[in-house]
Amino acid sequence: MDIAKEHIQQASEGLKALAHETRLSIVCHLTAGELCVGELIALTEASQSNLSQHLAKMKGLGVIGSEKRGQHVYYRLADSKWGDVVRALQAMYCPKILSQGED
Amino acid sequence: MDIAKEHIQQASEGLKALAHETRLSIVCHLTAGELCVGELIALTEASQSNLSQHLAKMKGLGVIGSEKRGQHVYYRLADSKWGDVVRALQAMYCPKILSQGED
DNA sequence: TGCTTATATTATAATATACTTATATATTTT
DNA sequence: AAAATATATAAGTATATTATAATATAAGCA
Repeated sequence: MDIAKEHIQQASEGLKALAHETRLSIVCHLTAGELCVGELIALTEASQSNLSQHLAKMKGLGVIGSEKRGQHVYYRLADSKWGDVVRALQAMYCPKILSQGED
Repeated sequence: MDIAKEHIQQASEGLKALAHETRLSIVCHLTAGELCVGELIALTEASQSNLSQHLAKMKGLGVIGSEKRGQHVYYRLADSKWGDVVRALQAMYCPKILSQGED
């Protein structure tokens, strides 16, 4: 697998965005579509401040983007390709019950 | 994307293994097949000690495995599915020159 | 056996990350 | 305008990660 040094650097930065339980959880939820901060707080059970910091970090690393609408700020994946990364992880870490017709 | 809390935890641990320039580089190289430590040192330009520690960390996180043959220790991906993760990253971070017949 | 090569381990210092608490800002409602 | 809600930012502390240097182990060879 041949990835240039520069790309390795960028990709490893991006991975740091996902390499945290709370942040990976956020990204997983966002693969289904955008969510506002309040919803993410409820889903992840993190404190408001802590969650906000995680969101800021991921936004800074270019993994997610946000849009303010009225009182709420909605976050979404910056690139749907992150969904592919999540799916590849699922394939490894989420064992499927292999019975008839599953999947 | 629905991943159970337990799986999120495992996957985020696994991601930590890749979320470092040197380690991601190692994993990328290993997608092509096994390599011994000396080869990886040359490829990554890390110090012997530093590389050994990164390898130990990834082995501990279950991302790679090793086998000693004679004087050398050969490392390989513990699961080829990591190749899929790397490919998903490539799709995001490695821009392809979009000319005729590429890829 | 002693020397060399390959790799691992340990200790430590430097740096980065995460969480908490407190405070600030913006929007909506009354 | 004041109060309430949603979100962000800052500061401080605790913890984790990384790199370096030094040392250890193990295999092969003279």
